[in-house]
Amino acid sequence: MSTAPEGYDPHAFVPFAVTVDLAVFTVREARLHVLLVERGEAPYKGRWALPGGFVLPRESAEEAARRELAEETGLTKKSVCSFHLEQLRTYSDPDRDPRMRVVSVAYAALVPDLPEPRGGGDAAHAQWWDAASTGPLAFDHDRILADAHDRIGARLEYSCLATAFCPAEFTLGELQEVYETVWGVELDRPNFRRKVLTTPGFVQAVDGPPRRTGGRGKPAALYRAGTATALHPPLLRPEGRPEGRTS
Amino acid sequence: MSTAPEGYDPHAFVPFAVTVDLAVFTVREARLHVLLVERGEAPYKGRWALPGGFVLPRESAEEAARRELAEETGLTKKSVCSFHLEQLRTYSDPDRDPRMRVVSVAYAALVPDLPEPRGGGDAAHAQWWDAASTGPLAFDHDRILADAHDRIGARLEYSCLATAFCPAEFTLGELQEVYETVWGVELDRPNFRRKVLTTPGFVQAVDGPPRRTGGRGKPAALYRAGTATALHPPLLRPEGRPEGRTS
DNA sequence: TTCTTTATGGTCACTCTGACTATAAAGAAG
DNA sequence: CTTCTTTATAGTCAGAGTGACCATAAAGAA
Repeated sequence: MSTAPEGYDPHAFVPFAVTVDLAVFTVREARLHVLLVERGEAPYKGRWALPGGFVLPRESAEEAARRELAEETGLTKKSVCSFHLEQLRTYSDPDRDPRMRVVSVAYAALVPDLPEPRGGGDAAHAQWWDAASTGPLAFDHDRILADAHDRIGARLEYSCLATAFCPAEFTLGELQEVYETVWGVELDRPNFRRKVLTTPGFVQAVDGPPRRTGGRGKPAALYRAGTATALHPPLLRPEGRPEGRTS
Repeated sequence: MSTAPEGYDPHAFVPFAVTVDLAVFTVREARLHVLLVERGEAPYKGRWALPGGFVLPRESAEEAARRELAEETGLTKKSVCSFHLEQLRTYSDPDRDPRMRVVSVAYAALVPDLPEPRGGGDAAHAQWWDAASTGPLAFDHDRILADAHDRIGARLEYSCLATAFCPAEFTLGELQEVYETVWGVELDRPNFRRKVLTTPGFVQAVDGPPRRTGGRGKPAALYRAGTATALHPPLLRPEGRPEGRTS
């Protein structure tokens, strides 16, 4: 803002509605899933859309996003605080909402595999979708979703937040599955292991010799998320290109 | 936005003002400079601030940013089109502007060394400042400026856009100076050279054997910006940490 | 000339990575 | 109770990339 037009008459500007849109991701059954809600009214009635809503008069966009996240997932605000929430970018095309001028701040949230959303309020029809096969969404949400997917893919390269998709204790195999799912590639298991374990603070072994059962083969050691947030040097995706699309 | 509160009464929401703020960077005399404007009115009268202004009813935030950029630099819109403009993030603290609710979309612009700004309109008091020694700025612009600096520092690692700070033709020494200035470190000249030249599409040699004079030593070959946008593998900063601050 | 400065070319050891092999420990199949 | 299959884990090895150097070239300055 800053250099406002002289005078600063509150009527000198056209009022905008400001909203937040959330791309809530989780990894479930080796597929990237995103939380969508079905629209019950025009425009785009019956279409699926990213959850979101208006920013209230006395809250910031991030507060609004976390409030919406709690509402849509049906979890308490406290438990939602631990989820990774990241501002993506703001979408402001004048015609992105046919009703009026709406500027939307998009966020990406990374959550572990949760029970089916028991939405209160708006989220009556909230549901997890395979992020790769969402039909055409309402508004410009296809674009937002694609941008969000790109962003978290890039974030996995340089940060440790793949653990945000995992439960409190996880195996390295589960962590690797996060990478493979988000990137859509297969990684070499010993190499992935070496990279994670030699990065200080990425994960920390759970003290005792507890091991996870359930699957077929040898039980795996359990780890917790470490304290590091950045990954140096990065864990680059195979195959040349940096992102899917260069925005 | 999507799931609007039922009914969608245009009065159901509090109107927000939406603005853009620009952190316009250039490298001048081996220092990172940022374009600031002096505020002529309350609040923060007499303080320096990032240039910016309201998003108009029929333009997107990016269009508003590029319009402001042209106004503040005094250049034509056409020439401003070649500048790298990148959305940073949106600042939405309810109290960031004491007058009213203002949500601001921040952009970073990277421009080559320009003549002193001949601002038209708002930019009557526009001036380049050493980005490291700006006094306290108006509003939350200190934070925005710091975020912007962090971001472009990180961008130099993974992208080729350091050339955005250079004129059309430049020497590798000048390109290296961009990195050293933004990062605040010294780089080894032969190693930097090797990295740039072995990255396909980063720079392309100017055909003939033209060389730049002016300085002391051996004349340097001239290059143009290449077509590549991403840098693979990245050119990581020396000294552990990825960014100055982990936002 | 000689010195200083900058550009450029090259070496070498070290790190990191990708590809790969081998072993261990579980359940499943016979 | 073997044997097979599956997954976890340990280790090897060559090549790419990088940081730290040293050497030479070409200009102006002394």
